[in-house]
Amino acid sequence: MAMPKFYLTTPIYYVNDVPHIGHAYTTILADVIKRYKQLRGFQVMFLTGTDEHGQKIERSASKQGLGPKQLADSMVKRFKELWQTLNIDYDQFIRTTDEEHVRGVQKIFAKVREKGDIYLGEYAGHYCISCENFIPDSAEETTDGKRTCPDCGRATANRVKEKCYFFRLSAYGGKLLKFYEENPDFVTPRSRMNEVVSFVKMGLRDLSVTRSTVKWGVPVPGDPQQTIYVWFDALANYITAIDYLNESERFASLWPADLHIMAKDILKYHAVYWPAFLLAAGLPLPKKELIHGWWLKDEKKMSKSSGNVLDPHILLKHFSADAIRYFLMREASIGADGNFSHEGFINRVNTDLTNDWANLVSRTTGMIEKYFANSFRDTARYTVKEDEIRDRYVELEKAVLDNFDQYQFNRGLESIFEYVNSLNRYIVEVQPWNLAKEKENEPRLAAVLKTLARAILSVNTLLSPILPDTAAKVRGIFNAPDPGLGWKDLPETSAIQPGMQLFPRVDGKVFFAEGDAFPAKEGAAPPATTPLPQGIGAGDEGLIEIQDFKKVQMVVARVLAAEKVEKADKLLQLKIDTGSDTRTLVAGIALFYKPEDLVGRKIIIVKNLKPAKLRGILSQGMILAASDAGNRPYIPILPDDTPVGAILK
RNA sequence: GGCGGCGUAGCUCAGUCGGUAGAGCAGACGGCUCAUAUCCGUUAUGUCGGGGGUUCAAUUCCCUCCGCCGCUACCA
Repeated sequence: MAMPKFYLTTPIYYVNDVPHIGHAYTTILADVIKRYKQLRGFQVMFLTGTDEHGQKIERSASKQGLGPKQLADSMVKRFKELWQTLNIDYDQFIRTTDEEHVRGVQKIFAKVREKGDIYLGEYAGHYCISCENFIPDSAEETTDGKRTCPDCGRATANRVKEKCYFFRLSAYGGKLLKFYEENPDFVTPRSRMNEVVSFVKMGLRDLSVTRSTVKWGVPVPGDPQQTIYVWFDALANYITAIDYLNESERFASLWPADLHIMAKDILKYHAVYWPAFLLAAGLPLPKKELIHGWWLKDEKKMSKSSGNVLDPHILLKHFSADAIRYFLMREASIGADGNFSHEGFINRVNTDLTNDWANLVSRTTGMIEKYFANSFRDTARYTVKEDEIRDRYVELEKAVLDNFDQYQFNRGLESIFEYVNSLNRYIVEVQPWNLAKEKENEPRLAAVLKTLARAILSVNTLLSPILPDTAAKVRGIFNAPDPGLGWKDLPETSAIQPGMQLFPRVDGKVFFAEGDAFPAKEGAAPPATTPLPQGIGAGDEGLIEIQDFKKVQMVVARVLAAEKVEKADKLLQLKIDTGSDTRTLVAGIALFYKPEDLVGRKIIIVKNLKPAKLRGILSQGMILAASDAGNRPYIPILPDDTPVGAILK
């Protein structure tokens, strides 16, 4: 019988960023799943790779005096090196600059266009280079005639009016909803599935899928002025990697993918856009998408700006790949954000891996060495205790496979370590060192040690997807090459090769003394406590420093004009004079204030609030108003002689 | 504002299809010596977020409030 296939993917990583712990987590998760599926008898195809197109890459490359491909090459090298260090056994590494990928993207694009679901349209408005996104023209302008991107707050490029191709996403809402309904487990965990459904239920708008301003990318077939937009390009990797171009036997046997793995921030692209693209191209949809959370650093989101991004290389200076893999799989449950702290990391690894697991192996082999000179004969004086060890292993295996099948590695590992602890308890109960004192107890001693060896080897298999290096070492120690599941047997006479340290203890003091836990502050002493959120100290009831207050620029402004926002009951659009400029803001006060109540009045606004788009209108600032329990606003109106632009402090 | 989730021991979390709760870590005490100062045992603390309701009985069901998180919006 042929082995069933299992095609699994990570996202392709954007080469604008060096590999960090988030990339590592997704990829380790995929690798663990691969190894687990192999254990269950699947023929696995594991795909990862890099996303290399887009204006951002073009720009950061030229900043460094490189071509975009050169930049990508150097980043690819770093990703591949890290994957090797972390023992990632991927089968294929795709790059969006690969020839087969480029041609494959063009093929699916052309196919959908022929079908009529990609059409040529026109876009007029602004463009945010950073987000590579169009900014609606309704956005009010900044001082120099540009717009502020509502997503990132950066100024846009100059106004553009360009042709581009649109994907008829609006036509797929119903089909997607039907698919979700028939496949409620398409997105795991369920809460993410619900988010997707509600997003689609609110209605989908057609999606622009090309850019004429971007040159570094896949050209539209027959229209080389246009470049296929990054997401259409990137998502297609899952099919181009397996020869969608020729729709060969390989493609037929692997597609649809069994599992796409990703972090929660790119859920929408994978669970809405990607299935829609595939439906349009007449291809089957992937079977499942597994969404994981983010790793927070000391409760805070990691970001380049806060300088707390965790570099896996620093951990690798002190810890083995297996230790890192174990921690990530043990500490986070799929779906929830995990919290990374160095204290927690050291603690978990030392406790579980060094004290419990490695020490169990070490004391068992130590006794075999000491009492039997490394080789003992099974003289079979077993008791009910040994039967229990075996029976409980059988139960454990069943439970763990159940957890792992649902990708709940944290749960499975928890049960495994309960069992490991019970083996340590067993040793204390039977006291082998006392048995060793009487020659007549030797058969009994042999039975105990052999049972331990069998239990260790059996558990070792369950751990092997997470700890591949260690698992191989343990098999080597007991001369037991078989990596399969089930209660392991050993030959009647077995020899071991002791003396191997599986997990050296890492001393927290040494680790912190080297400053590696805090790469952002090279050489600085670690803070005694967890850093507090900026500006707010614990126990001082949310008091702020005067510097914090000064961050908020409040000024007196005069209302020049006011009107109701169309199709919005609660919104008024105001044109105001802030003393230094004229700007638009939108306020949710229409139920209580009429436009004519406000025109000419002096009010207080927050001037430096990040602009936001409300009902398509960019609101640059905020009116200060009191608000009662029913959220009724009360706007302070200043005396008529208050100077416009006066600062409140 | 809407939808969803969460709030349980100092920390991380499990659990109860309703009968006043648990595991690991950290702490305290004790035991063993095969083992990487490891292992094993005993052990403290919880108004199970607040309030109300249903019930003989609620931490578990219902309502409401507070706080946090996610998605989203006519919050800004």
